[in-house]
Amino acid sequence: MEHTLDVVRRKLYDKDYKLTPQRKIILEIFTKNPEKHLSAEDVYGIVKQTHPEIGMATIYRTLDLFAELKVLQKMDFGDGRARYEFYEADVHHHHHLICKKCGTVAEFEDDLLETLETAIEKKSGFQIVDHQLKFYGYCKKCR
Amino acid sequence: MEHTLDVVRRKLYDKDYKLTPQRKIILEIFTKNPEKHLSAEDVYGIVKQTHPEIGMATIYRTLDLFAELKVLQKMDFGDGRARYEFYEADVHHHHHLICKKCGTVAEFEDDLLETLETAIEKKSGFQIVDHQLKFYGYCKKCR
DNA sequence: CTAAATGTTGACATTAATTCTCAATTACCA
DNA sequence: TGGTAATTGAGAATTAATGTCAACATTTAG
Repeated sequence: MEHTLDVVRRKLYDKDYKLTPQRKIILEIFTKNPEKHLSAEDVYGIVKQTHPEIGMATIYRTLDLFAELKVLQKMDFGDGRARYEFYEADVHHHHHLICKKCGTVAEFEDDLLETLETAIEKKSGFQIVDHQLKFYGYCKKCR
Repeated sequence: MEHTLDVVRRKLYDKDYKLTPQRKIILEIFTKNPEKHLSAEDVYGIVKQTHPEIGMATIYRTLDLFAELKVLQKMDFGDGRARYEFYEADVHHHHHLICKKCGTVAEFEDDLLETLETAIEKKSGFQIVDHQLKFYGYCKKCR
């Protein structure tokens, strides 16, 4: 397990952030929903069920923070809201298939881009630290 | 020249849309700024200089319309606003290099993804109609 | 040529996601 | 345990984008 509390706690303390109950709760939501791409609103909805006192702003701040610490990966599927999933080395080897009809997001494993990245760096002098590849189309059910 | 007025006029009339002065003006802005990735706000700013009577809503509607007609390609660089460039077959063979420091967007030609697309379609049953590949990092000047 | 039909516009209100503000509270360290 | 800086919740503010609607323009039918 890479994303235990302890790992996150260390990442936080390294930068003088604190591990608050709210942060714990939000982190837990991601461990319990590993396959989903949750938006701030999604997280808020889940949090509210057990902790109605936690505010929207805290959700946003925490997600931002986790993205900064590379605990979560912030993503944009073009539906007008940011979505988050655990940040893993893995993130760099899977791409997203976004259905234009029903909106579901599937994943596809691949590491072809690594070679493309080095080619680009050599050719253009641009130093790549991250990438995002999205395919739009129609899933099995909708085509 | 693929993007002359005549081509756009035809695309418009095919779907019972009209070529209005406002649409002409907005189109012209793109022919005069071919290298840029303009946002609605950008376009509005440029339009205002010569035609202050044109409203924001018209800009948005026109950009949407042009995107629908595949005159322009709507893009999202994650900076919170949509950006537009001419739609060309080319769009599918170039990717964007987005500098995390200065924000400039460079382009990189490539058609590696075509093969990847067919592989994905075969494997997953997902029918791909479009893709977007973005690389984040640091440009020559900022690295 | 004229009138109805239909597309388009500008001004303004509205929405939706996100960020800001600030006083009150809390987690951590000495 | 107490001090201090980080954090929180509530609500206001911001920002991109969309919706509304009456006035306007252009095409089409007669």
